[in-house]
Amino acid sequence: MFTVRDGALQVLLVKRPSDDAEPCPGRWALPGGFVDVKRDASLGDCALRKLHEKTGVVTPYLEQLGSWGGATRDPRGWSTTHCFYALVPSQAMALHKGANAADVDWFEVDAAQRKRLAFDHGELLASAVARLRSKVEYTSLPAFLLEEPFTLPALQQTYEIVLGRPVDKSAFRKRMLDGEFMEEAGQVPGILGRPAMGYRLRDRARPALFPRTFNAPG
Amino acid sequence: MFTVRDGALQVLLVKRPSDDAEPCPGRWALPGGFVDVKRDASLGDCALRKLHEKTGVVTPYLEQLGSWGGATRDPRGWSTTHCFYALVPSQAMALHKGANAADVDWFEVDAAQRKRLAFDHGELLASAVARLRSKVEYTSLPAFLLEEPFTLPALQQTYEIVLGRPVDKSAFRKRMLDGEFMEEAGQVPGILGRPAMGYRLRDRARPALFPRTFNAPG
DNA sequence: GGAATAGTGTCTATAAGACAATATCCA
DNA sequence: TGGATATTGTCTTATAGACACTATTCC
Repeated sequence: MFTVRDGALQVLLVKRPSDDAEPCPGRWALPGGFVDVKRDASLGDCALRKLHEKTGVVTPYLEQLGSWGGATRDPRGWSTTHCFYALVPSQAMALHKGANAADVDWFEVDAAQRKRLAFDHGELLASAVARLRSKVEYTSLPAFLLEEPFTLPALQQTYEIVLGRPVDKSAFRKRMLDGEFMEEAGQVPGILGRPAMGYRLRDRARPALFPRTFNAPG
Repeated sequence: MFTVRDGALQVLLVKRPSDDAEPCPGRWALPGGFVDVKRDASLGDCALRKLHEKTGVVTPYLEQLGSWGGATRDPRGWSTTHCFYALVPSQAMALHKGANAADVDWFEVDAAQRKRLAFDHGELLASAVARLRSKVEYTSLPAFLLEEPFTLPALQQTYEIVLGRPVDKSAFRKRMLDGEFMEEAGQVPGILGRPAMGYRLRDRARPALFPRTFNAPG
């Protein structure tokens, strides 16, 4: 689960129980768990349920990343995992923090990648970050990291944070507005300066695809 | 497993045993099977092993498509499947056909999608075709459908078959050569007319990514 | 009016598409 | 030489990037 907070891309980690009977005690891990064949109609449902249990957030943007299987990834034996990633606005999370705040926390992705995570979660996280950064180049994914209505300057800033480089304002606006995946949602007064137009996504389920990547001049 | 034969994109299907004790008897299905925790170090290894058992082909291009899970996809109960797709040159297959030819065959993807496949394989196939067609717009994937060395006209024809539309020759060549993902491999005499330069992929493991899709003028 | 931010316009470089022209093989 | 195909070149056009300019708010 990713968000953008304090000008950085952050990922949610949970601490494994320190019980020595459990694998990887005390390590930070990606939130997850086992399928409940009684309650989960699909793998995506299971992921949504797990996220809801850990964070209280419902129906964020969710995308399947891939699956990993092997004999060595869990000390208990051959196992498979189905990895999803979710994008949430940071405001949504602020409401729900509290219950078990001690063992759930946000980390900047660079810092998280330097930790030794439980199981093969370091590899899963690296893969998720790579997928996200790659898709940001040609999709509207960062819009899922913002509360609606959002402004174009806020969206641009989100792109710049995830991409790690500045983006030209004029070209950015043309690209976003030409895509026609947002609709106007009234003016949003800023804290300073001219108020900006607010926008909302037409389709909250899947991102728009652009015909080119950013910064491919011509 | 996809290939291009007779001017069409084709998919390999296997016939389920007609034994009524088995699920979906007599139906056509995507090749697959169960993980062997003794022999398969990973999910990809398992997929390669299964393909080799069914077709004799080794190490084609393989990419994970996604995973599906649920209570209803297999009559035997809650199950998950890990779906991969492979691209192979049709010549490679011709060598290996024979053993159990009756229950393994190629079908044009459009015809295959009109069949009622076993389990949820219709959905898996549709998803794989969509992924492939989408990635062909901005990657060098079709090169994995050709035997090396291949010529640019042959590659262009492969693109056109998968995309289902013609592509401009000049723009196509510029795009392929600028990508620098191929290297020259000597002249290949054609059956008629001027011989063409042969090329081979620099990296047989992953496709090159283009900064734009086809036919996005400008 | 001035500071700050939002939004627009103009120019240019680049690359894709269209299509004509040339090159090289074989019979 | 002629037919067939491969390869290159030229022209046009669309658009992204650079960057300057205008607009709107609050003090």
